[in-house]
Amino acid sequence: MRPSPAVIYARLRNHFGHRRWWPAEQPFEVLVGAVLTQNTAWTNVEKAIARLREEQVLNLDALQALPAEKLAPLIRSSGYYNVKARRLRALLDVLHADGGLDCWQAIETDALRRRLLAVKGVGEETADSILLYALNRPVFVIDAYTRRIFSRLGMVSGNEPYQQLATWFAAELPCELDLFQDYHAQIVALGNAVCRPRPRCEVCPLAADCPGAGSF
DNA sequence: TACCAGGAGAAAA
DNA sequence: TTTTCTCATGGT
Repeated sequence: MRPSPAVIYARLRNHFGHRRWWPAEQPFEVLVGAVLTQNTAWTNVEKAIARLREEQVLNLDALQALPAEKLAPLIRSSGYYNVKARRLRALLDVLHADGGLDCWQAIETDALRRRLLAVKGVGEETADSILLYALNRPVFVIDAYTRRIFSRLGMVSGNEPYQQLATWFAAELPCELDLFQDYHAQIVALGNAVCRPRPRCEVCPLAADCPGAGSF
């Protein structure tokens, strides 16, 4: 019998422990990291964030005041640095105009999601990562690991539209912030431990649930 | 050396 | 409407 998302979560949590994670010290860093990690390994993002901290611009006022051409070299290690400099600037311009994260906290989740998605360079995954980890809203983040892992388990095809997958997960789980934060963290932990740099089914806590274990 | 990573938008079909 | 291309560094 195929396990439910709730059962998969229980197995992951039992294996990795409670994580409820985003590797950032402040909500503002989550926002920056969410843009910089687009199609990029987190290790490269860490270097860029460290550089921003080193330059003392890892805050809204300083970063928003930095032109894209000066920002780009600072985030070079995260790849796509010209594109990401423009995307980050666009997001920070909106955040600054709105009055900062505290003001965003006063906006209802669906309206805030639409506000984020209206920013050029912010797609559904980036918007939901910001909502979940910077603004503590219970939304389910769908990323490449989620699609890969759950399609490998035979629970989804992996090609479904983002919102279809997010709605399915949300319907299968209690709507709890801690659960959604920790579930995504578990998926990333599994992805990093098992899927990269090469598949390691022998250490996968879900191997018994996987119809094609050994050929991830 | 070649491939891939926690995407997104624009262009082409 | 769907598919393909582009953006780019760093690790393996």
